Amino acid sequence: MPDVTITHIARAAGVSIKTVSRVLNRETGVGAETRARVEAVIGQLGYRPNVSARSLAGARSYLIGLAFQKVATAYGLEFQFGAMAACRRAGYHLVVEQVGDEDDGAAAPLSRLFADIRVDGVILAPPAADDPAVLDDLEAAGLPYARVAPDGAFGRSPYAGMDDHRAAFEMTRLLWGHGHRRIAFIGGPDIHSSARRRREGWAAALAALGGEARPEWLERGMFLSHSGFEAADRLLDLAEPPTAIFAANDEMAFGALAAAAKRGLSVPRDLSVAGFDDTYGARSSWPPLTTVRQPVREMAEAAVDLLIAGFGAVASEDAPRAKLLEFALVERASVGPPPAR
Amino acid sequence: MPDVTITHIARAAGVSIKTVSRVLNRETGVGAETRARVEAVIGQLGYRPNVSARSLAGARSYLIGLAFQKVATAYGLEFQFGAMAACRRAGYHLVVEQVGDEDDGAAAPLSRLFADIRVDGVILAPPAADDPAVLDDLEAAGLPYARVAPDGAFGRSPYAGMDDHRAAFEMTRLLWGHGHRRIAFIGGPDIHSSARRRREGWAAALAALGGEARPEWLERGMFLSHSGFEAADRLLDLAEPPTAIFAANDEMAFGALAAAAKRGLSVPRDLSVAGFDDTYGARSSWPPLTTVRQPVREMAEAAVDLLIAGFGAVASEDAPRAKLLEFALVERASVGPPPAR
DNA sequence: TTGTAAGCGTTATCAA
DNA sequence: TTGATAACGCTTACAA
Repeated sequence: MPDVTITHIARAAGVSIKTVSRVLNRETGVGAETRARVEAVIGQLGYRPNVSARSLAGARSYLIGLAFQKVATAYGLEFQFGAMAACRRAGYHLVVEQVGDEDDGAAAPLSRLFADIRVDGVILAPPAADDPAVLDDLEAAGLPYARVAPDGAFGRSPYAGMDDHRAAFEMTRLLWGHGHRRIAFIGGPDIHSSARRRREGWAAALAALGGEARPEWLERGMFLSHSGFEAADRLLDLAEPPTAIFAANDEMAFGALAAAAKRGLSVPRDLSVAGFDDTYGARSSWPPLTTVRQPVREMAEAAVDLLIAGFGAVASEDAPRAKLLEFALVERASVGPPPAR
Repeated sequence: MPDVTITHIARAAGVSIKTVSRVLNRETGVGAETRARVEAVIGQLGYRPNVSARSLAGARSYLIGLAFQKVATAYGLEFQFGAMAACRRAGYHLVVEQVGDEDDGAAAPLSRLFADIRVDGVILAPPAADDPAVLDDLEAAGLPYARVAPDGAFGRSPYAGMDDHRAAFEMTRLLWGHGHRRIAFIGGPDIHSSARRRREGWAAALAALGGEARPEWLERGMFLSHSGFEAADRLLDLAEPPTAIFAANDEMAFGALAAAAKRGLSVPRDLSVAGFDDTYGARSSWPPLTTVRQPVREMAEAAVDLLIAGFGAVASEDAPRAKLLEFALVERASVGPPPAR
């Protein structure tokens, strides 16, 4: 058990270490029988190649970097689980670093953060995925990267995403279909491009359906529930308040739910509320939240897959560059018809 | 910029690579002047030692493993941020793996998951921190580990924790101080030892204060909000329902809040609700949640610090073994006096 | 199809 | 207090 090396395998299989290496790396030019024999011995001895040695000798470290902003939401972990699964499948490991926290030394460029462990590539989540400075830094360092839900510059890297615009469009249409004509939107911070696209989807749907998107029905939140609470509060203070509130993420929708509860409003009887993300809490809020299921985990998996696929490709066009995952409208109890009046 | 190595530093400083290595590793026996010169060159050239080479040649990989169950809560990320910060300070990197998900290859023993990257040690969060099989495996593999909030076996490893029992005791006393005499508790899963200690703290406080802990006032949830919802529902159906509900974590408290809202009960006028953890949502639920602030991030940091400190120690008693962090009672609006009757 | 030999950038051993 | 030089376990030429 203690440290089986490539030499042991070679000896046990009666071949040279180079042949073992070839088998390990799925290189061509190994006899089928030899390959089988080597693989058997590997399995038997439970051999796992030493990543440090591989990384030192070769061009790959089998390490992928994931950088986080210092915001602890369930979304972030969900994202990470997807990335971990994809890494494991491909024999990679995931190294995480925190980025963008000035008072913690984490403000260093990503390329430096990951320099001493020589990761093979980096996965970027929003909002870092849309930060040109981050992309420039990575490219200058020659570090491949893949992005999740980027805003633009789609040609710059492989990416996985979903159609936020269409999802928000569909959710707005669902609200409209229930009979709502005063549909407010609580947007997110501008740096989150997906937040922007969701807002545009809402506006586009209203335009398409012949509804109004009055300026006072558009609020901007911070993707945290208290900002949803405050935004909903302002909305409900309006002379002509909305009958439905569509928040750009679930957390803000929870805030809206709380704002309604504070006023003694019953959801969905007096007010309908819809979210976006389908986080864990969406099942168990009261009432359970109608929302858009975002395939966070799958997007992260796809991004890692694309990144790794790109390693093999000769810096050209033969690797797939993008993958769009399907969202789903999840109808629970927080949306109903508007109050009769 | 591209790949400054120890050789470059040695040449530039006019010393041998071994001397540079000594400076790097803070070994003794280097002239003060020589050391200063080498350090200057290192700073100037922005040199960072190659982790793979270090790991291959030496006994350390400067990698620390963190294993996660597949439950995406904000708690997990908060934990990770603490671990990342401590790692960075000490020049380590954090490698994350998922553990315990059968259908994903993640059921392999931890020592195997981390075998090929040869992490120097592992950080364990509950409930893995209390799983004897996990500890046995790590010890058999000779992998040092530190735990956060372990249940027992305190001598087996360094650990960081808090006094869950006392925290629950204090919260119960706070409820009692508001005048509540029927205080229910929604516990967590038994495998979470902290959940058990919180329940015991509740029971102990009631005993100390001369109150009752009726069996029907003790519910068991799953640390997820829907189980808090259901438990509260049962509690409120009782012939003699509690006037205060204390949940073993915030998520379940949110569920209790929702259950109250469903029945048209106003919190805290008709019912008081307290949580445990002080997660993000606690600030922004309606009403904002009175809860126990658990120093999750600090505990993770302390665990990493203890783990790393242990590396130097000669497998003996000279390294600190435990650190207890302070909790705080956070009073917000979800607790008030019981309804007059 | 297979093998030999030379690194990769560190740390460890031993000598100066 | 310093410095040659040999590992560490693998991959990458280059041969056979």
